[in-house]
Amino acid sequence: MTNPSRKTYCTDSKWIGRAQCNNCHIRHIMLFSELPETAFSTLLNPINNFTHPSSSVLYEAGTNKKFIYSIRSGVVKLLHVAQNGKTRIVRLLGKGTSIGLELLEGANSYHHTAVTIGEVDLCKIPVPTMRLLEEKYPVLCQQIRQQLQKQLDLADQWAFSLGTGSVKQRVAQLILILEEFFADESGAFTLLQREDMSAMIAISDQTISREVAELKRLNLLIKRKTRDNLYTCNTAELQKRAQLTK
Amino acid sequence: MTNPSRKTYCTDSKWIGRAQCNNCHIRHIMLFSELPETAFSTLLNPINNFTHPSSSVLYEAGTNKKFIYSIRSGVVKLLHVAQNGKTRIVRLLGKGTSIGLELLEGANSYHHTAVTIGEVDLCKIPVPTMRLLEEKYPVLCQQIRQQLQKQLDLADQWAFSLGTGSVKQRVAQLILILEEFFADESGAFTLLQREDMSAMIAISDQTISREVAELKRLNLLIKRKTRDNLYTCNTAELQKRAQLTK
DNA sequence: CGAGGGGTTGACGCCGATCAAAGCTGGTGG
DNA sequence: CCACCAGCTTTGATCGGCGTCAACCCCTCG
Repeated sequence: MTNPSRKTYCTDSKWIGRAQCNNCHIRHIMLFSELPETAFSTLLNPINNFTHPSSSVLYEAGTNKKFIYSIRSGVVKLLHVAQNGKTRIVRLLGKGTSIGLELLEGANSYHHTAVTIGEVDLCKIPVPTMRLLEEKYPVLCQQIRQQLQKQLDLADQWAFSLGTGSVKQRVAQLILILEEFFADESGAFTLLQREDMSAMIAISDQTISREVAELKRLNLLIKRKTRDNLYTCNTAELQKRAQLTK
Repeated sequence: MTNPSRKTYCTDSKWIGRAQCNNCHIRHIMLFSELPETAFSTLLNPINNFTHPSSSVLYEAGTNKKFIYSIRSGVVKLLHVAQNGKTRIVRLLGKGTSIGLELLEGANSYHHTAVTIGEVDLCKIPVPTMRLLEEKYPVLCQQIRQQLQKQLDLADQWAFSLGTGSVKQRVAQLILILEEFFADESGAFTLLQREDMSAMIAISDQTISREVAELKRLNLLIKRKTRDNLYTCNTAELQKRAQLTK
């Protein structure tokens, strides 16, 4: 039985302001990319823009708030929480993805718990606003569809790559995924907490620790000279390691 | 290395006829449920209706056919096939679900391999036809969205319930899922081949065999008197078994 | 009757979970 | 400025679950 209240989640978000969707400089990758600039002038319910510090809970599974979130920067983890307290990270989502979309499909509560990893900048869109926009601009439906298709693809990929094979293979896959999500321009990224990593591939955190140590020893994970916890990895070798038959 | 050509898939489908969507007696649960009856009178590319025997390959991952399929009855398994030949069953899909939707989202090939389990009755819809209908009837987009959301929910549920915990738990979950998908009016269903079951939860087929034997011994899986391979299960007890902390 | 494919069962060995203890780091208060 | 503490990480030792190999059974089909 894992202790459910081990972490204290910090939830104080900072209000940046009312979102200016028509001037949003990253709109081309966002949910509203196909909407005309005039679409946002007459909204009754405002779309607001927030930054959240690390480990903020955006929403919890089963609760009944009425907001969709669109991620402008940072990474959010989606958690499945079972009755017995065990939790698993279902997927990671980054810039340009929308979460909470299940509310649009008749679900009356969120399907997962969403928690930030690192600072996250996002827009909070009331469901009624979505419905209004949808009605006026049918093209929005296509955007939502794309979001869902992408998440479905991601879910399938994870289920396979993190759910199959030995610990060696799965941890290799995990590192590759982290690189993809978190690498900066120079290709460096920080590892997640062991607990988060083990929640992604369903193995114990001690085993993760051992395997990560092994990867360092093999020089497949290389610590940066500078003292922050930045790593680079040998992508090609990790891919091989992830796909050994044995 | 599993032998890739161990099974000979039978692919001879039987053409039932040109689909009569406006008269389809199960249209209310199908992709086209919200379209007017007149929608289908002017289609250039026909929608055809087929039945496929068990183990027919509808399409293979990476190939480039241009059809969406809508399942009228029966069950289809979606396979992920890795480079090293290992395959896993990503999900099962039944009556009323549409597959191959990724083609609508700019994908130029299927993401999975689709194979029938038992006889399957389905409609084969050309992608251009979908595009035409979509253009005329924006409500169709909502239907597609619902399909995707449902499949996403399913994917998440499977990833969790079949990817977490001991063999005891996972096999229990598996049986519950099989019951859900295959049970007839009386609640009886046939087990899949051991190989398919192991492809769903990534354990060896011998272990599956042992665990199934154990469940029979415990009377959680009960063989029907009649000689076909029909089983019923003790749903409540299986659910308990699936969620033990240990 | 023999061959072949699936299913079952047994024996064995290793991988990874678990328990336990000790190192590390950052934050807090004296 | 240092002592202390809490949470995270690492590492060791042990044990059991599950993969693997192998033999055998059963059923179907030629």
